This record gives sequence, structure tokens and C-alpha cells, in this order.
Amino acid sequence: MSTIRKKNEAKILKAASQVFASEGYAATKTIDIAKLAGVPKANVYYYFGNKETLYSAVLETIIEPLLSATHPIETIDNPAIALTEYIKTKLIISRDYPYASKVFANEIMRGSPLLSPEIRQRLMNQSTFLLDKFTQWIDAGQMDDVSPHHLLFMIWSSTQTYADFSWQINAVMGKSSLAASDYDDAARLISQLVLKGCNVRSGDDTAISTPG
Amino acid sequence: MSTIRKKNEAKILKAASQVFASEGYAATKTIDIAKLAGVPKANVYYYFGNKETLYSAVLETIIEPLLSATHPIETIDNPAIALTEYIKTKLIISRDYPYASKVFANEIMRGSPLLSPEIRQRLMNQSTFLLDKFTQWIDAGQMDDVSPHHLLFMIWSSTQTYADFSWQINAVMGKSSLAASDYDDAARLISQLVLKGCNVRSGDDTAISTPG
DNA sequence: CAAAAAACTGACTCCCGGGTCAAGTTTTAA
DNA sequence: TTAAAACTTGACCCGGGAGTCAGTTTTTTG
Repeated sequence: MSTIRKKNEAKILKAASQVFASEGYAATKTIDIAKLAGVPKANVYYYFGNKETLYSAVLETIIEPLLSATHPIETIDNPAIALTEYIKTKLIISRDYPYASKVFANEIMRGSPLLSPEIRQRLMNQSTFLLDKFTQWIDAGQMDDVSPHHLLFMIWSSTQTYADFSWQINAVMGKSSLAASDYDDAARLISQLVLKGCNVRSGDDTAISTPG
Repeated sequence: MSTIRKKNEAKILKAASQVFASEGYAATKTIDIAKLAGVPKANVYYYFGNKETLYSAVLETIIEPLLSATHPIETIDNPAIALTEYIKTKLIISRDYPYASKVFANEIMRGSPLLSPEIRQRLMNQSTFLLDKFTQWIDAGQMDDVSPHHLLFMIWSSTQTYADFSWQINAVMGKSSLAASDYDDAARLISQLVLKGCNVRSGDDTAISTPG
């Protein structure tokens, strides 16, 4: 692939992620992507063929970070640390890929009509893996007997929300954008809720019973 | 307002909420709303004037439930009960108004370009009220010193997700739709995380310190 | 019962946006 | 050096969907 192509594809892809994120797939006009990228509309078609292919390309960019987010859960034995790191990682994705994150969320909301079956399958495998892990921890007495499914949904939603609802979050926070420390605060709060809420034991601690 | 008008508006509004929820505003064709409602397209325009007005009407339907969701927080002194009831109420909205909830979420994600300033303001006031209440509880030593903002985002996102990401949730749960008991499970999990996670004292309990 | 008001509807217009194309220019390879 | 391959671009086409309208039927009202 020529460097010219590489450079232009990157430029268009970046613009596309922003426009798709702010307008949604259907409301996005390819001319607007072209303008933002600083190229004529015909170039967008020269490089990506059509709107749907370009959209899929934007979706692809978030898949790899998303799939590797489970790394802490796969490699760290201590459930408290594993969960904390997983939550951190998910928040970093929301922070560092705000546009693609939002595009991806929108795609999932619509029932992922344009997501390839392979990626769909890999994401399903990932969620199965997470549920299994949670179940193991529960069975091993390393955390309370909570619903693994709902715990997973809580972690996903409360981390994803910082990308999806950034407008609302900025408004409520009274800022035009969040600082790194805000993401730290979020990570701390969510981890605390999960760890204390499920009474997750750090490593080889004995069980801690909460009064009440 | 004639009963004919009332009946037809309701029919069209219901169909509209479903189509807007599944397709998004831009991708929605008024002809599809008309077909689903069982009326000719011209009737949709006869009753609602244009697509945007119809969309706003759908949005309006969720505002009243949304604004009254804070009722438990306003009327119940005990923070543990108030929070539990608030979470329950938010989940019931996701369950009972799945389409309008989704439409509303989408609107917020886009920066609420079509939401009236009055409603915007009322929602902002509501979030200020919630933040103040959380702060009061913290200051009164009724819960740990957590970030009220992030706690609020966690409650909003983890309850809203059951409407917004119903496709994904159904897929991960391995069901075609959730049962009432699933919403109960969700409510239990989320409440537990919030109450234990923030060490919320029920009523006149003395403070409970968590070991570690 | 008359006539006015409300409701209904098929057929139409018009514009916008996705996608194409042909005629260029620039870059690469031999 | 040259010709083929890659890239660029303005102008165009075409379908689809928002919105209109005029003529009709149904309902209401006095």
C-alpha cells in the first residue's frame, strides 16, 4: 500500500469517525466527511468505495482495543486487581477513542446490523469468557454470589457511558470536557462499588463479612 | 380534541416510538411509521405536521416519567431506601417504555439538538437536585465520601442500559426478552453495589467501617 | 336535514445525497 | 524517457423520501 493511500485513508477515517459519532450512520453525509478531511467527495469513494464500507472501517478500529480489554481478567489471578484493571482499561478506551466508541455503541444499540458475523462471534466469546470468570470467582468464594450477567452489564454501561453520553456528562459536570483526573475519579468510584459491593477478596484474604 | 384525533394520534405515536427507536431519527421513513400504524402516510402529516414534530411528541412521552423518577429521593429520608427505590423506578422506566427510553437516550447522545430548552432546563435542575442530595448524605455521614457526579452517572447508565442495549443484553442473557425477574435481579445487584459500595447507612445506624 | 368542519387519501413535486465517470495530473517502475 | 499505474476532481445522474394538495368522504353541529 502506497504511503499516499495510507495517509489519505487515515485522514478520511479520522474524519469519518467524528462525523459518524456525532450524526449517526444514516444522518451522515459523505460530503461532510470529505469536507472535514479536506478532500473532494469523490476521493472518499475512490478510497473506500461506499459509505457502508467506510463505516465498517471505522467500526474495525475499535474492535482490537475492545477485544484486548479483557487482558487483565485473563492474566491476573487476584480478582480485585483484575477487576480494577479491567474497569480502568474500559474507561481508557472511552477516553482515548471517544468517536469510535460512540459509533460502536450506536451499532450495538441498533442490533449491530452492519457488524460482521466474525466480530460478533468474537465479542460473544469474550462475554462468555467474562461470565465464566466471574462465576469461578464466586464459586471459589472470592466474591459474593451476585448475578454475573448483571455485574457485567453494570461494568460495561458505567464505563461506556463516558463516551456515549459525553455531552450530558460534560453538562452535569459543568465542563466542556473531562480531565484525566475525572477519568481517574470515575475509575475509583466504579471499582469501589464493584469491589466493596460484591465483597471481592483481594488475593489470599479470608472472607470478610459485612455487618447488617 | 375529538376522540377520532385522540385515537389516531395515539396509534401513530406508538408506531413512531418503535420505528424511531429501532432506526434512529434520520433513518426513519415516515411511510414506515404510517404502515406500522396502519394509516396512509398523508395522515401522519395531517396529525403531526412533519417528521420533527412527531419525533418531539415521542420524546415528550418519556419526560414526565423521567422527571417523576426522583420522587423517592425527594420524599424518603432514609438514603438506603431512597436510593433503592430510585434505582427500581429507573429500571421500571427502561422496562415499561423501552422504545421512548431508547429514543430519548439517542437524543441525549447527539447532544439533544431537538430537545426543547425548557425540558433541558428541567432535566438539568433534576440532576442538580440529585447531586445536592447525595452531597447532603455524605456531609451527614450517611454514606462514604464518594464522588456524587460519578455515582449519579453509574446509576443512570446501569439502569438505562437495559433499554438502550436490549439487543446486546438479550444476546448475552441468551433470551429473546427479559422477564420481570431479570429486572428484579438487576435492581438487586445495582442497589447492592451502590449501598455496600458507598457504605450507605440505613436510617439511624451508626457508621460501619469496612476492614481493609 | 343542511352545511360546515374534520378526517381521509392517492397522486404528485421537489430536493438532497449516494454514487459514477471521464478527463485530467502525479507518481512509480523499467 | 516513457508508459502504465495510481491518484485527483468537477460535473453529473438517479432514486428515494419529506412534504403538499385537491378532491372526496365522514362526522359534527345548529
